[in-house]
Amino acid sequence: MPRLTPADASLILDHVVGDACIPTATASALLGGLPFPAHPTPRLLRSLLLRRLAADPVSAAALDSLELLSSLLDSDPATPVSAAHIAVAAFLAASAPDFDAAARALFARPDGRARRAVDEEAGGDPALASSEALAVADQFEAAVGNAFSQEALKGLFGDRAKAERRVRDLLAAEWAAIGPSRLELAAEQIAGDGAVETWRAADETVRAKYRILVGEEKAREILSRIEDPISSPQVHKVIHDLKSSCADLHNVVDDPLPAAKAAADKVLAARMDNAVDINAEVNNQAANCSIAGSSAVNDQGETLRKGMPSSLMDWNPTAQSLLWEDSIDSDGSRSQLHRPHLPSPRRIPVSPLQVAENKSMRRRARRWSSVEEEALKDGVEQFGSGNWKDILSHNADVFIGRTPVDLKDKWRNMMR
DNA sequence: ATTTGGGGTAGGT
DNA sequence: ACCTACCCCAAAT
Repeated sequence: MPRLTPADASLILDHVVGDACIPTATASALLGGLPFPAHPTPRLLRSLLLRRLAADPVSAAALDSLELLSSLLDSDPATPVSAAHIAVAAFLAASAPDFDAAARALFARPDGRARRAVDEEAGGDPALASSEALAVADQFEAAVGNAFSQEALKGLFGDRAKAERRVRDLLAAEWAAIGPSRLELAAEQIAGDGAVETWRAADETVRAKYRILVGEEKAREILSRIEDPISSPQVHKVIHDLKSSCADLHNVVDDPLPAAKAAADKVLAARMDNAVDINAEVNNQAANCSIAGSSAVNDQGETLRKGMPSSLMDWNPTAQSLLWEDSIDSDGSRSQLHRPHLPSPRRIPVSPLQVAENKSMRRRARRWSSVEEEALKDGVEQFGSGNWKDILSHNADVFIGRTPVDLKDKWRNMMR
């Protein structure tokens, strides 16, 4: 058995650690057992930060994680990240024994940590910064040395659970948006939508490997979709014959098009003031034809694809499709200058000042993974049904984005 | 403050 | 139509 190469290890870590369903304990064991990649994928880094954050959501270390996270997402507006950052920072300041020192370190201009996070989110343009985040930062800055304001802020932001909720919201959104792993993308290329092109480009030895990966039945199905007209002499001959007979037809039959063009010319000249470029119209027709032709081919591909069993490794397909589109959008170099604030599913308001609006926002429903279900069963055995908060906090890294009430509801579902 | 049970809604199949 | 995840509420603990 050949040894696992570092590249293989990187693929495995990218796939497994980046899967929200894998408990952090398992991910850690894997990280301990495999060489850490010299150039980890962004997905791996992102998932590691999310796991670190889940284990310790409200602390100075969490601020580190949030800052790293927002630097990972530089092409994307990092609003939810900085909102979580503000929420955590506000709690840390409000609960610090020395309010003045903490508030100064976090919110004072220009170098307070949270202050910088707000500024960076706005890309240096204060007009773009979220007004809620700015307001929080300003309030804390102004409260330095002001005992009355401090009491008010302690009341507003001293709730650790609230800050943690913001972080958990962010975690849920980030996990949902994390997108497919390298392995999933490769599987897609070999067995999914890209299969025909991939197999067409592969030689026989490579195809033999693919055949092992996708199985015999699937391989036959893909190969049947590859038609290869160039290499087959018979097909070549048929194409040649078609062309020549087409030319023959043209010689025999009167082409109606010139006459039609002439008639159309007359009508147009009579009716319209501005000249119409008939040639352009003809070209358009030709273009339409070719588009119609190719779309017909696509439709065929589509139906074939729909008939396929949904293939390898597709957890939570709905969340991915929605949010992944968004991240493709931001990866692609479409000028954000032209549409700086495209509403995106990731811009979920997480600011502590938006609780009221947040309430009207329904979380995206995520199916419970079998790992979560197991953890819930174990939790009920260990803590007893009803102690949802304990069960939740005992496996915070499994129940990502779940609330005690979610656990209660799920248990109710499972007991039906 | 947290849990509980009931009942409702949204979204997917 | 049905199921599941999520939401909301009032009452109990």
